[in-house]
Amino acid sequence: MSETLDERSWMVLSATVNGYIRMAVPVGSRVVNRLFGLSYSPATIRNVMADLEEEGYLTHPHTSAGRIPTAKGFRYFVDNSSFSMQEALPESASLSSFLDVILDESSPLDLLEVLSSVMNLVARMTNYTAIVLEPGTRNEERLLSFELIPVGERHILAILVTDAGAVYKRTVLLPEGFRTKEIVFLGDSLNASSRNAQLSEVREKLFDEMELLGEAYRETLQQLFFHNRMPEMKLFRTSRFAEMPEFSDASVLHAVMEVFEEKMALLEIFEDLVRQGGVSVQIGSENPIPGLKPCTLVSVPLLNGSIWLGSVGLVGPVRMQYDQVIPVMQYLSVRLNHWIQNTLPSQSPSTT
Amino acid sequence: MSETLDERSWMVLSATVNGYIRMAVPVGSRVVNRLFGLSYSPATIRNVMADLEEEGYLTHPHTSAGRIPTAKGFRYFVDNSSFSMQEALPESASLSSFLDVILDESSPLDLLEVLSSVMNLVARMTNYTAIVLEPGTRNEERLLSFELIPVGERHILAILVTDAGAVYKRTVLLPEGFRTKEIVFLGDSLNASSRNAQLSEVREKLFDEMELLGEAYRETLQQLFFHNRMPEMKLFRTSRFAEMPEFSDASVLHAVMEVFEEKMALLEIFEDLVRQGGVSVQIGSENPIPGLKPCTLVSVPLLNGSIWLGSVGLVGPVRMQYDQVIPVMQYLSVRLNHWIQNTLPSQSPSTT
DNA sequence: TGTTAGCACTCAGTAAGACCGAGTGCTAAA
DNA sequence: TTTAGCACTCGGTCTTACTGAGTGCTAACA
Repeated sequence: MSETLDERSWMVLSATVNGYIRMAVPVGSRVVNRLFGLSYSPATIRNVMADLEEEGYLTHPHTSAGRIPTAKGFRYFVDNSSFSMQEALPESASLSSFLDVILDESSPLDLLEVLSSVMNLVARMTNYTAIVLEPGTRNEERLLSFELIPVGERHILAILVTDAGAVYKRTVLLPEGFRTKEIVFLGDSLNASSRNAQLSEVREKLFDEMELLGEAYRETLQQLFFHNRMPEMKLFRTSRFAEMPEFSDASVLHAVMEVFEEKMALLEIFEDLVRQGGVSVQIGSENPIPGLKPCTLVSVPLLNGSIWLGSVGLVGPVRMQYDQVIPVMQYLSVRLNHWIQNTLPSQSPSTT
Repeated sequence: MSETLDERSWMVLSATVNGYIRMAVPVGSRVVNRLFGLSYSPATIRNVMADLEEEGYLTHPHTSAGRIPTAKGFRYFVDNSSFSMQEALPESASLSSFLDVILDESSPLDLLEVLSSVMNLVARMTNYTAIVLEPGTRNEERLLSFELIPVGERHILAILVTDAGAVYKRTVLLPEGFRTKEIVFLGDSLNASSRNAQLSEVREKLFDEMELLGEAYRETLQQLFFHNRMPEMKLFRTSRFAEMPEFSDASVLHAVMEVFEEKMALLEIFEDLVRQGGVSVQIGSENPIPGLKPCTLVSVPLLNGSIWLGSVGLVGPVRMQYDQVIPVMQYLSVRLNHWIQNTLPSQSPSTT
């Protein structure tokens, strides 16, 4: 999709990127020559760098400064490096054994909790901000259980469990003159008749049956059954974020924090990235949120067949430790998706 | 408990505090004289300020700077001001009507969600960081419902509801050779026999009955029933926090963010403040967490009788808009506690 | 022809000095 | 007891000079 760099240019580019990632300051020709042991003199490297700049892989903050990789430079670097788990984080062994334990003893029905504890660990290992996302209600979910529990004289607690592991919980105040028992009876019959049906089916059925009931019953049953789960997004931030030089400017940090507060925009990004599958890397302004321009987002969707169950992601500066982050996320993608598919009953074969 | 200031000193102190809250820079004698229309000349005010400094209410960053209130100064100011809701936030009307709606249509069983949406609003209104806290499992909670739901062939989903509104959810993988039906039967009988009993009672009972069962059953039942809910703390942060001049120093901001990440310390503070009841204000180093020294924490416990159901709090700089925050928190304390006590069945009369 | 040494040039960052002005403490007068 | 006046202090800012990392270009070299 893009031109290929010759060997020497690639060496210089990757040394520049690595140097910039490590030191967070523009990288000069001498540093590339000495620290990375390239067998070319600084002058040669300068020539190569000038070419790379012309082709858009590097920039120049000002005349007498070293080079900084552009988004295009980072992109080329990420696409053409081969990262391996071995060389990744030293803590990767502990991540692996952590997954061994938690994936063995948990069910994907507790997906949100499992992902939360995993990504909490990942956030602490990498010092970037980890994200766990669980999408809202989807009509493909199947009803596992619908229980109505009377609370005191006037309240009913509705608990609805679906095979996506979602537990919906809502308390409803009964109108005057209602008996909790009657409502509970209706709930029990729904539970018995609709178990394992898709939510959309249950709703249709409920609509049909409700024709027969009075107005007030209808409304109460609706309140009890039709509550959508909002998408849930959890952030695991570390205070190291503020330490990074790209965020030393308060207004930049501010913009990023604003993005984390307004979760909607992030949600949309994750939704878009589901299609791609596997590990997606959005570098700098490759993502559509302006405030997230100085950041890179690495994300992994979790799927059961074609059903999107959730996503995990990691947000760091563009100058991110790709050699650590990408193997870790690849590893997570494999382990988590494997776990989901082997533990959850597959939902796709509706032909059975 | 402390000496009382004479009228003039009080005027000067409160003008200084107000000025510092508003402008975030040391306040000089002329500002106090002009902006607050005190009928004393700057020279007089300087004398008063020197006295106040000697008594520990004000400080001096350096010779040629104005005065800054000390924690003692803020404390005196807070204790001796009378704040009223009328003069508080202009948005207070919207808070009030928001509470009207949400408290009417929700039950305290959904406490965490209700508090979350309320404090989310408060955080946005005040631009400080709001905290919602729900403590972990307590033995006084009573069992409302215990359901075991088979999921696929090998998993059981346990759902345990208590009258504190807590929904415990856990999935357990059955050992080889178990039939889900048998376990479900045990769960049903427990549900029928223990409804409305305190968790501690149920546990004892379960221990007794389990004597009769085999080892493997015992372990599985334990996993299903004995899961404690961890305390849950939610933060509603706003990006304005980073804009405040006291946090322009990155290391200070960093320390505060670290406190927000390590929620344990905050939890302990809230636990301690339950006893006091009503609105607690901890100014600066009055709270025991070092990183929170530049902050003030305002908190309100929520009680049903003597049972602690949760707390809400607000963290801002010591230079906080007390005249807005305190009335709002007082109002929240009254409305929320009133709602809880009128809607939840009281738990105290165990004499019945 | 590709590579390298040398050199003049550029420019951010820092340090030193001068200056400004807000604010104080003290003294003496009202 | 209050206030006006005045000398003094000292952080912040602006100016200037300097330093040094790094560049681009040219010419020599292999």
